[in-house]
Amino acid sequence: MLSSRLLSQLGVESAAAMMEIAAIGTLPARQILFREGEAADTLFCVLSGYIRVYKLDPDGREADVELYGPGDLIGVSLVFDGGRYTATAQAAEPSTLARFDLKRVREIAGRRPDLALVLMNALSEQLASAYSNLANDRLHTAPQRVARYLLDNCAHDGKAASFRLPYQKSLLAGKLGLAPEALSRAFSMLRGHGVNVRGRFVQVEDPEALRRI
Amino acid sequence: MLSSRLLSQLGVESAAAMMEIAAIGTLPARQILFREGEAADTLFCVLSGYIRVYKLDPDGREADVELYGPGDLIGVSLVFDGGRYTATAQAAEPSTLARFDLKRVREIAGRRPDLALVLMNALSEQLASAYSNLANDRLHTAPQRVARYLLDNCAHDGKAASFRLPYQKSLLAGKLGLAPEALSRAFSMLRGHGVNVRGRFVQVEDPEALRRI
DNA sequence: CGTAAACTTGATCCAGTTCAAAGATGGTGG
DNA sequence: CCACCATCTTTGAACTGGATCAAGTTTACG
Repeated sequence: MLSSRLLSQLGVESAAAMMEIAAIGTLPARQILFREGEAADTLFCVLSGYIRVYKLDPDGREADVELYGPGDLIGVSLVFDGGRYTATAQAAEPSTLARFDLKRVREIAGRRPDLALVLMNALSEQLASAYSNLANDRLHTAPQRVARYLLDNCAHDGKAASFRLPYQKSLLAGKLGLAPEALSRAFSMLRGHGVNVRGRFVQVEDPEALRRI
Repeated sequence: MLSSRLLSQLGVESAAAMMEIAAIGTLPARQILFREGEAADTLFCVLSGYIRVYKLDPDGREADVELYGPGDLIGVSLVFDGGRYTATAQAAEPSTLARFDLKRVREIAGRRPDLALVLMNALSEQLASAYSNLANDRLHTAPQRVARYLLDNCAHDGKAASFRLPYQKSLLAGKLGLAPEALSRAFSMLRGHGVNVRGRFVQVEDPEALRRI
């Protein structure tokens, strides 16, 4: 089963209990999962694709707050803190995900500490990620943020590396808190530091040099 | 006892267990509690004063990530996600706080769901707060962020209100992701919209007008 | 009261947004 | 398999919000 990150950390019984209440479904690109302010009744687990979670300002501009990919849980903070969704979620591309009724999850987690633990871990990671995004925004320039993203995503010994971006550049821009144009310019400035980009394919010639930017 | 927010939500037994392992202490202003990267062994609860949690960039600039006040728990995400502190914490003014050994907290939380629940709630709130800060930074100008802060802190019917800032302006600036100069300029621009500031004392003449900024 | 720290104000500078338009990509049906 | 079209991306130019640096000014507190 695909929601491995969730289920693999659970004992068989808890995993079974969760499987029992899971509803698997697919979403076309741009489909909205929920909107900020709506009553929260579902916990999601991304199986494939990417879900963008963002906030709106009064005149409709959007700011991405987190980008969830395969294995990620969306809405964990609502399991116990109930109430309403605090942001809007939208499929960034065709995606599949598992839905769990929040009330039932609450009930199972109350009985089974291993589930509560998995949820706490997910929440902790999300908090750490939010904090680094915040600090990143405030401390680093666009090329620095992009460099850091590239380093995190070839996470290596220091040898040259290459990989495919897992999603569109405009999505990456949003995740990094940039307008697409700014991301584009950042890439072209990094070209002078051993970064080659063709479509979604990225080559990093010298990770050490990137780290020094 | 002062750590009310923590203890009041616990059953007597859990509260007693936590009291038993608590160590109360005071900190002078500017004292460091822990640094990013250090092994995490303590959970903190602020009893009085304010603790600034921030990240550093390579050349020493700081970005505040959260400001914790009376009743707040610091380090909850480490209870289960163990490991190391992911940011640095410093007393922003003379403060008192309770320290709890993380291993022991882990052990108690494993036994007592009510403690686990309190921790999850704290974590959820912190995540929601981090997300709004992130979106706020990305969507709003300095005067807008300040206006929002003022509204949140007189949270009222729409009548004129006044209150005392709970800490120095430079701290507030950091919390809002601004340089102190930018906060100062924001205040003086808000003067034209019914906001009067003298020292730490703030008057908001027309909350409705602020909301429209 | 006097001194150190906090705050304000002014001037300059720069990163990143916005708007506009050209250029690349990739998925689709013929 | 190729051509086509919508969508995404890049590039350019102008603008702007906020950072930074440098003085002054006020505040708090011993």
